[in-house]
Amino acid sequence: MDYTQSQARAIATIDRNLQIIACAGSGKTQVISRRIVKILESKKDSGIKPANIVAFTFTEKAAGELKDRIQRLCFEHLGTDEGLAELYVGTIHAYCLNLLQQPPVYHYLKYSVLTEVQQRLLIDRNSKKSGLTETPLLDGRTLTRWVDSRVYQTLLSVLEEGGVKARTVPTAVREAAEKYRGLLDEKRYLDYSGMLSRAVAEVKSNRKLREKIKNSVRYLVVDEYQDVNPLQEALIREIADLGANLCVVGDDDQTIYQWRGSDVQNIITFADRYPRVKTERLNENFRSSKGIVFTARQVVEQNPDRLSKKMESTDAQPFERGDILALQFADIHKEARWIARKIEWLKGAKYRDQQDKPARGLTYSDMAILVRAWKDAAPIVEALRDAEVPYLGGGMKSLFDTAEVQAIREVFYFLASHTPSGCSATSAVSLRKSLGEGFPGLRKEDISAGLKFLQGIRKRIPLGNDNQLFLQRVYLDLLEALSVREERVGTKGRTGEVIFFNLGKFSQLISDFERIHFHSSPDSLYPNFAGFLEHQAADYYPEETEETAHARPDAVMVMTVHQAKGMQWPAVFVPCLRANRFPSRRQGGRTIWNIIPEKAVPNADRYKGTKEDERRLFYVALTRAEKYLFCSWAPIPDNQQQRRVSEFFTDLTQSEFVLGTDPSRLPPRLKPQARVADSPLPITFSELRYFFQCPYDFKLRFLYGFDSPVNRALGFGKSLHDALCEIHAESIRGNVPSIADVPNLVQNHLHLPFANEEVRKNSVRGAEKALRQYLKKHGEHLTRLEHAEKTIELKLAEGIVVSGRIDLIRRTDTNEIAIVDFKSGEDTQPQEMTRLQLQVYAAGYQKATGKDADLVEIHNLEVGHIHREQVKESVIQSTLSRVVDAGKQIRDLNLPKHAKWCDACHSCDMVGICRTKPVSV
DNA sequence: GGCTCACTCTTGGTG
DNA sequence: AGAGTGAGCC
Repeated sequence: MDYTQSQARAIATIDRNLQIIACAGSGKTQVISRRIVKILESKKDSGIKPANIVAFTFTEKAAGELKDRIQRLCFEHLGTDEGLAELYVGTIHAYCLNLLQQPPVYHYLKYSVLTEVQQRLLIDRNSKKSGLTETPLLDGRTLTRWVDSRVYQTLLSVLEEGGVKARTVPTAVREAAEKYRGLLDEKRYLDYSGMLSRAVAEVKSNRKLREKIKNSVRYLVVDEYQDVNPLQEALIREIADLGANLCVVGDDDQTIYQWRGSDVQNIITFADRYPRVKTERLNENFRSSKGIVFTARQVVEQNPDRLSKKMESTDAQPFERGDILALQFADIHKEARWIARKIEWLKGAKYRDQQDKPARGLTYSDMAILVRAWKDAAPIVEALRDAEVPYLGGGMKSLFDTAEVQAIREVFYFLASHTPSGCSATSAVSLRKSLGEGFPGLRKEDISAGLKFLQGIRKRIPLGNDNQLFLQRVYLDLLEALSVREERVGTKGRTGEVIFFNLGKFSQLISDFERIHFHSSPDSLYPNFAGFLEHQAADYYPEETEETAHARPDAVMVMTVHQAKGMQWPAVFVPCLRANRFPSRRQGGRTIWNIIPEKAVPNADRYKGTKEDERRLFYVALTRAEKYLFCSWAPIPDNQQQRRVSEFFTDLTQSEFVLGTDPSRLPPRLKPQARVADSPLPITFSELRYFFQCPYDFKLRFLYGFDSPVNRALGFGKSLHDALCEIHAESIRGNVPSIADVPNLVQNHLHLPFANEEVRKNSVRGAEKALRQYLKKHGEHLTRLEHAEKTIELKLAEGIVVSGRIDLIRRTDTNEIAIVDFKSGEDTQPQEMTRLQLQVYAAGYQKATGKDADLVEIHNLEVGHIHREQVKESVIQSTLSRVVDAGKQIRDLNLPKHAKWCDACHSCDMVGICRTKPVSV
């Protein structure tokens, strides 16, 4: 591969701090990947290993791509990728969580991550303890439960991540936020801000952790640096101050997440804030035609306060007149229909991905429609559907608009005897009707069986606690009673697959609610849940953006400009360029500025969204296009705000490359053929485990989102595991724990969020016994440990990447290497599965260290039993080919049910929505 | 040119 | 909720 001079200089700069200003399409991923491999190459003799390099990306997806690129280059230049699993490539959040949940920090092992939905549920459930209703507005009123919880969430994250000076915030607001943080600690939760802020606090104050980072992190690379917020910058600063060489990569013109706290000042002032900074500008665009480059540049150059630079074209695509259009239509439907027609026109158009490569015909997946707001997608999606153009995304259907979810919602109204305002009470009769509409295909008898089941449950609710009354239990049992099966329900327009997808989403919703409200008794839990369903849920779970996580069908992408960050297509549509839409108008309502003064937040403007911010966003949209760029607009006459043209549209017409009417000359045709994009498929071992037990169970859980009912003892196995992690890690550091330490270990690690007093007591006893027994039997082994919690990553054929973590690697008395996995009574996993897992780990160990393992061991902690066997190369090979086959099946969504009732069905939580129990069992 | 009043209402990653 | 916008009026 040839590099430009500035690319080559950036790659070669490894002994100074480096700032790379990378224009759109300038090949920055290639450059930072190559630079990382260069570091490994040239610093090998001074002992630099992959584990000494850390790279932060903005998303997990970007991390996957970067990792893949680094690995390819590693093979190319070093001939091996040994140890590469220890080169951290990932988000700042995941890195922080790792810091908090790995030795020498043990405190956060028992914490779990709170999503935004769960955070909001927690705040509302504990409206006083979370500080919500004690937060004063600047005008003297206070925030209200339910109504203001979202603003409160925003406030909390701005206070934590926005670089806010504490003394400029009203005292009562500060105290409220502290109460919230106290609540999180009490419940052992980390929210997304907490992950970062706790990690920064630990790095600042924990001597052992500082030592660890100082010794391990020698090079830090930060991608998308323009979107880093003040708290993230604080972490970067700490790591750099501990001696890491720093390389930041970004483009100030592509800052689009300022409303979430990104501070573009970080990149603008980087060279002034860090010592010995070399700045390299990557100006050449290797993605787009000169028409696109020139047009986009002309747009963004209207912004003041940019870093000086000039994006230049390399004529990556030929420009032909008519490639770039700016069109006006009479109404939105004409606009949408034109787009659908143009897509068919583009299909099969002759195209070269690179000018020295053979041509192919464009297909649907080469095109994207980028909108400013989801609302705009609806009429376009409608036109695509009418024209039978396959599309992905833009799924505008709200979960609660579907008949199946409405029926389930009524079920819970019925159970709680809840009458939603403006409706009549839910009766058995009306329920029968809704269930019939929600689940077409069910017989009358099925629905009667379901109703009978529900009436039984309704009678038990006032009687109090009962494991059969857990919401998720009742939900799954109801579906079983109704004999709901994917292949039994649905009509032509609404397939069983779609219905199950929505039911799976609802299962997740139940999980979210139930985990936060777990300790309510049924007679308050059910009414609360009904109230939540009536008032909040639709708002908390807005619309379904179909995530077909594993599949890659040939379809046009419909998405927002924000989501399109980092992607590119041969053809891009940017419709709906109306005034007040793009640039978008600021929203009113109660905001954080009613709670804290603007001067409390540095660069407070960034949260508000300015015209410059919108222009950057527009620039991002334009630069996604390689060759074809079709911008358009149409007035919406009955919307006073949106009947005029966007000024951005007018700006476009200034470019000489833009035509105002569609010449519609037909380009030469070729057979449509998808671009060979071999994106890696990452799978974790725990996902794989579900797949091997039953592919359909995997589908229900990971494709549809069904969740198991909670178990009171949940967390016991994890707690034991955490305690062992400390025992092993400390042993490696030379502090082998003794039996006298057991009560403390249990005290520190045992966390059972759903236990009652009885379960808790038994668990303490069980955990102490297991640990004592372990230390007694294996205490002398603890001086011969190699690694605890070693991450492995196996790149297999077909781009399948399996990752997992080895509990323990130890050296035996006979000086063999043993890979150890610990099980507790909670694990119902068959031994066969564990052996499979260990063979994968043995292969991973070999990959990571270049050394072979001799033995694999399974320790059952509660029983004290050990299963040991020798590692055999032939067995590993056949295991790995089974894993590759599994990966292929997952990629093709080939996830069938077992042919008949079998061992896996016995222990399966989902069997009730899969098949009927045979009478003989 | 300035004032009033009716109308409208975004973006989403992170384990 | 309440801020920003734009039509209509003087």
